[in-house]
Amino acid sequence: MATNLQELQATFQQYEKIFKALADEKRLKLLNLLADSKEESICVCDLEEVMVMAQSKLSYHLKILMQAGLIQREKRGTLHYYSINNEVMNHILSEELCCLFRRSDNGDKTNVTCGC
Amino acid sequence: MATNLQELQATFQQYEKIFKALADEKRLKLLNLLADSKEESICVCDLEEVMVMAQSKLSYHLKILMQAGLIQREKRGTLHYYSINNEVMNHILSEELCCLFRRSDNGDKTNVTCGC
DNA sequence: CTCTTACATCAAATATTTTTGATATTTACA
DNA sequence: TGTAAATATCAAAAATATTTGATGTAAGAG
Repeated sequence: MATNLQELQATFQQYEKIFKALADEKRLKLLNLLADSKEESICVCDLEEVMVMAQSKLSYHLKILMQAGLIQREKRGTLHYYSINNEVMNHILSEELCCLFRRSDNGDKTNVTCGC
Repeated sequence: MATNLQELQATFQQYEKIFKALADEKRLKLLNLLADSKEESICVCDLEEVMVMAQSKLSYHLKILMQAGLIQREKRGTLHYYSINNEVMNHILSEELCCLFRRSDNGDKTNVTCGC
C-alpha cells in the first residue's frame, strides 16, 4: 500500500486510468457482455454484432480496457478473443458490482461471498 | 438489480457518472483527503490550501463529486463542509480500496473486514 | 503467391471535459 | 445598510477523448 506522497500520487494516477476506462457506458456494456457470456471469451466479430458498433470504434474501446488491465486478449488464428480480467475487477470493485462486471463461472474463490 | 435491457442501460449510465467522477487524479486526492482527515468534514478553504488549487477549480471538482453522490455538503455559516459519502463508496469500491477512499472512524460496520 | 477475413492503427473531425478569470450569491458583522 | 469573506456559477479558452473513414497488418485458404 502507498504510504508517502509520491507513492500516493502514483497510486492515484494508476486508479485514474482504471476509472477512466470504466467511465463509459459502452465500455461498461462491453465488460458486462464479457462477464455474462456463456463463453469465457468472445471474439471481436461477435462483439461487433452485439454492440452494433463500427469495427474501428470497438477496437478503440477494447484497447482502452486492455491498457487499464481490465480485460485480456488471446489470439487464435485470425480471431482475437477478449475476456474479463477477474483479478483486477475483484481488486477494484465491490462485491455488489460483481453481478455486472465479473465472471463467476471460473472457480474464482474471491467471488464466493457474492450471492448474485 | 437490473434485469432487462433498459434497466441495464440505465444502470450503466448511473455507473458511468460515478466512474467519471472517480476518473481524475485530483478528485481521487480530494476523496483521499476527506477519507483520511482527522475531522469528519473539511471546509473548502482548507481544501483549497492543501490542494493548492484555484477556488473556482476546486468548486468545479467538488460539484462533480457531489453530483455523483460520492460526497456530501453541510453549510455552517459562510463555510461549506464536505465529507465522504461512505455508503456510496462501500457500494462501489472493493474492500481493498477502503484505505484510500473511505472513512473508517465512524462506526460503519461495513468497513470491519478491511484490515487497513 | 494472391486473395480474403479479421482486426489494429492512423489522422482529421467532432464532442466532451477542464481550466481560467470574472462575476454572482450568501452570510456575518460593523 | 454597507462591507468583507467564503463559495458558487458562468462563459470563453484550452486540453482530452471519441468518432469516422481510410489504410495497414497478419493469418488462413486456395
